[in-house]
Amino acid sequence: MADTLPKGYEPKDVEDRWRAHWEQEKTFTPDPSAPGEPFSIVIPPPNVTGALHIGHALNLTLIDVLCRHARQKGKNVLWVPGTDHAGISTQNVVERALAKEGKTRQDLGREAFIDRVWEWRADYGHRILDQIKALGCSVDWTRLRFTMDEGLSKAVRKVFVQLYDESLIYRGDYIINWCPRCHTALADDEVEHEDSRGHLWSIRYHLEDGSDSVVVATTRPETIPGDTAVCVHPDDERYRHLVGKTAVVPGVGRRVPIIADSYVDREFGTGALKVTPCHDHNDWALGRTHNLEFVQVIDENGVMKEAAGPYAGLTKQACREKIVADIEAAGDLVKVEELQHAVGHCYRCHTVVEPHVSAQWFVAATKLAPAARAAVPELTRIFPETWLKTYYHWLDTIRDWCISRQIWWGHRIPAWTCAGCGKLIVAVEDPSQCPHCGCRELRQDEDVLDTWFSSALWPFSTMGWPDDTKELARWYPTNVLVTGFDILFFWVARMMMMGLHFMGKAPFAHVYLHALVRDAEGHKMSKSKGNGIDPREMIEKYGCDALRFTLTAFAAMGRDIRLSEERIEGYRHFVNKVWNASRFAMMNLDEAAPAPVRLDTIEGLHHQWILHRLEAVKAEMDRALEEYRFNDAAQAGYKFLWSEFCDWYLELIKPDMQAGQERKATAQYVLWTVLRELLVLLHPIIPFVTAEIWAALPVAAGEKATDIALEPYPAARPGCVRPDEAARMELIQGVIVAVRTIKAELNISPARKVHLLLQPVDAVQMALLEANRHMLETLARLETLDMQLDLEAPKASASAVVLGCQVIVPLRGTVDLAGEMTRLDKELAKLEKDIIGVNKKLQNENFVSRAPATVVEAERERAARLVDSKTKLEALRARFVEAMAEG
RNA sequence: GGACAGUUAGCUCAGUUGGUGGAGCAUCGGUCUUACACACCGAGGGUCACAGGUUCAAGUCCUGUACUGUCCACCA
Repeated sequence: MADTLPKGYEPKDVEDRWRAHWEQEKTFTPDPSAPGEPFSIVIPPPNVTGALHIGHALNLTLIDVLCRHARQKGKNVLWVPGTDHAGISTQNVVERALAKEGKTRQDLGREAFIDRVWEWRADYGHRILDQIKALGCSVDWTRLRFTMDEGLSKAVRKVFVQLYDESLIYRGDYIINWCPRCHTALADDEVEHEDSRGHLWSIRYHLEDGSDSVVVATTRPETIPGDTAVCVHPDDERYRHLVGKTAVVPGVGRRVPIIADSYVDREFGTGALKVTPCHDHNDWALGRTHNLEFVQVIDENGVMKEAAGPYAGLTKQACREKIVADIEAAGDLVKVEELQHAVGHCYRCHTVVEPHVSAQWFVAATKLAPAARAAVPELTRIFPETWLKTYYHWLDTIRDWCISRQIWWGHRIPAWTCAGCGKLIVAVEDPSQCPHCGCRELRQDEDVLDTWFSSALWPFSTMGWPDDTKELARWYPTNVLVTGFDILFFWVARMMMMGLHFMGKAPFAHVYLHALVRDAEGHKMSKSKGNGIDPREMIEKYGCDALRFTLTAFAAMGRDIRLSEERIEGYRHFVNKVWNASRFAMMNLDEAAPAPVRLDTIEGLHHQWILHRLEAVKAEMDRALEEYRFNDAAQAGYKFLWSEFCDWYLELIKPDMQAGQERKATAQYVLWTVLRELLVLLHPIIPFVTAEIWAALPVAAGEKATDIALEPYPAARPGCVRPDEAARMELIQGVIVAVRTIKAELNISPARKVHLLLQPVDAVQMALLEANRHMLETLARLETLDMQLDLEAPKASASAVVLGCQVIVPLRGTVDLAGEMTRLDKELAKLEKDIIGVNKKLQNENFVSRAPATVVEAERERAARLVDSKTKLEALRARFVEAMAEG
């Protein structure tokens, strides 16, 4: 007996050992000059503040499956790990910590605050990395990256300066989304729109000369002091006469023009619109086209500015109340309605964002987008393809990307203003003096870059760009990017733009967008809802492999995953099953590996069958993974191991093992071979349990024990593909199941051995059954087995027909005769129904003449089989009825 | 308003090119059969959302409807 394994699989200890082993041995650190087709993936860098959540677990598991599989296929695999500095999030976390000490970042000052963030990162930044390790990810830890690393920061500066020089980065006044709490600008897609209930106020604006008036509708009366026009649709008969006249803004008395623009929706509200260019995105655009005055009345803290006249100093909320009251008092409040409308919120802190005009830096995304669009699908394919249109649409309607943020933690913008000449200097290295006037007094821009700016460079910055590295030469572009569709725009599209612009190549050949993990009710998991499943807890409870298998098995393309703890618990059973099947194998193997047996000419139907099935599963899992059908790969492995290898094959070789000698030796070799290959197939999904078993299995003479992580994908064995032999197993299995069913339904104890009579259809079938009688005897638990082509069966028998073979179990003593009668009738009714169905088809002239000949032939055969079964069963039933009459 | 997905057994989901509707869990009955009770054996359970159409044949292809969900854009 070879090494024994503990009775149940205990993941904790096993996982810890293998994690340490792989890290110490640098198993997943590739050599750029090693042979093999390159294969690379960059990790979607988790926030350094983050804790591993179930979405990461899914993402990392799928990537790991791909990487381990690629390694098995002989590829030179690089998986780069790393974290993202997550500007706003991290700053918020550290500010909260400071608040507990009663301090603000302003108290510390910029430099001390940033030092403080680095300290925080040193203390807590490894947490998320440890959690990645817990998942068993085969990343190269020697190439760990962080977006604020020196190298990556250099890449950021280089990109910024080059884009600036190419006029693809510019600075300008623009209306942006301002988070009054985070005190920073947000990019368009960092704003989340949510429906909320508000009001729509209809307010009368009088003409300057008092001759007429116009009623406008607004949801934000506090912006009235910033109005610089009233706008109507040019074709609107109601207002045509007013266009070109001058209206008076209530409260502040400003004289503003009434303009016409087809942007206005005549159906909405009153069909007349007040225009506040500084506090609304659309009004901003109107202001530009119509050369309106730009008056800012709300400051960055949400307080009314000087320009708001009588309302200056009020908060915007207080201003709203006061201005509405004033207008009402003046008799100009025409109507107040309830209105459901979307309001923008900060995606980090959920504060309502305020459109705000300020000087910001922008990337001319409109100029970079066309290349990113054109690259798909020629250079980069997106899986599943349903995201194609979304990707195109986003790029087609893209606006320039606001990249400056008014926070401290991040890549500071490499731009300086000269105190002497006032010119702007943009440079990779910090300048010591102004290149224009020589002045030494330079002031660096206070802002930092949007976190996604550095993330956009990730595929090449992590490989050492802008230096000319071996990594870049070998592994750029990457093979596939695996990520959630929720960051298709934030991240994927921007990496496409930057990769194409700076590397001249799309950063990945494939993009696989996986699903979102939801709870059992289909809701998005979130901390605030408290419905999240904590992967760390699941690993602790059920083992990492169980979690990984669950996620893989549910990762069907383009579909969200509804996860619950029960499912993970369920798949733990599978991991345990792998373990126990291996224990069984080990109990039946010797210390040394079994002596090789030629497999393509092997005797024994069960061996031929399992080897044939193994070939099929090898091909199937490989193809499924190549096509990102993770669930199919997992399902194929699951089914083969459990329903075929364990339920049938292991049971069938038990007698072989007892028989000893050559029969045993053959069974040992096939068992050893199939199990080893199966472990390799499953390893990408469940690395720990397979590694542990692999290490305990005997090794072929002259070979050294190896790490399963380095084992190649099992080669195809074409000689073992034997569909005919495999099909013959169906007869054996069918007869066994028939006997088991008879026992179960007639309440005969499964342990009770019965006599079995078989009447095969012909000599060939009889020979097959005869040759495999030991399988029938063992698995059907038979006392005796007799078979004859012409059989006189006892009248009191339970019976069934399997592939034409009559299966007869003589009933003795106190058996449930009525039960057998019910059983037969039910079976006959089913046959009858099927026969009617087939005959209907065959009697259809159109079917016979138009369907392919093979299909028609198959139907005829099926009909014949059904009729044959029915005839035989009816005869058996007739005898049974006689027996009952006699009995 | 635009785009995309989903609707199949009590639950969660598979269903590849149209050709006899599957799995896991759950349920019911029976078993300690020398790896596994985290197991084994067996059983029940479905007008494939609805309505049309194409076809000899539709869960599968086409059109429409209903419901659910997601994303984008927002009309002040």
